[in-house]
Amino acid sequence: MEQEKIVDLEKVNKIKKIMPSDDLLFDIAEVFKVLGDTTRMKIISALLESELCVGDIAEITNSTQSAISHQLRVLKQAKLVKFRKEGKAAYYSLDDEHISTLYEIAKKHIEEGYEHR
Amino acid sequence: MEQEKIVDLEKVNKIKKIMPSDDLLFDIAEVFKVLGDTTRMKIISALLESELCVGDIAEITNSTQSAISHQLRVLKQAKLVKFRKEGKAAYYSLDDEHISTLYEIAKKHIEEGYEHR
DNA sequence: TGAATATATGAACAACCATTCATATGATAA
DNA sequence: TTATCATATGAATGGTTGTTCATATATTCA
Repeated sequence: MEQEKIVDLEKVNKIKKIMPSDDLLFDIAEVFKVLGDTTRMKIISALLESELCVGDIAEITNSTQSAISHQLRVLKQAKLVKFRKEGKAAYYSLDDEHISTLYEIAKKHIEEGYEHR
Repeated sequence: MEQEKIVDLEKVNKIKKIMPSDDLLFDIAEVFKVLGDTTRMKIISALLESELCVGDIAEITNSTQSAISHQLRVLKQAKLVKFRKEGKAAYYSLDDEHISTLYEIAKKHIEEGYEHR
């Protein structure tokens, strides 16, 4: 009647010890969540080319000024972009080099995925 | 009355031409979206250590079998994990080396962010 | 075959989120 | 100061999504 169970308790406990804290994993997921939106990805893609002001980004991404402003706030809070004010304008740019690396690797993952068909 | 506008049309059009297609940007965002959930990030983090079956992952992540199964389907569709069946069990593992690289870079971004305070 | 185990899946519900609209803030030029 | 331009922000809304619960499928063992 009793069947042998598959769960490997030793393996499970070993991995539980190795695993990063829930807090760290939450923060990592948070970064990806912020990158995981088409509008924000368009913004990042544009900022890869040049520093830009809000109006320019709205033009490039075919979005409204308001939508872009809201999304820039999200990107700013996640420390993915920084900005400087100059008169009326606010110029945004990528915060560090990690962002472009993440973008490139994800792009590569997609492109290789298509090859494998 | 008319004020000089800030939008730099030449710059905007140049970037519009350089930018990847909406489809590619959507797919890139999609990868990040899938990585942008704590439960899925825990699964990835566990699979970085070893191939695991569904029950093990549920144990390690303190989630139900059902929740994990649903999330594994999402990860599978995004080609982030692959699996093999062996009797009753289904053993999951990471699909390619890009995933661990993305994970490491995001982790580094977080950790450096904390240093800067 | 029937009981136990492992995984998958569909429906439903609550929580979250991106956009829109209206409006506020702030800077510049006349 | 008044009109215009640039950006930010709060509230409301429609759509998305992760989890739960119940159940289905499939495999193994007695």
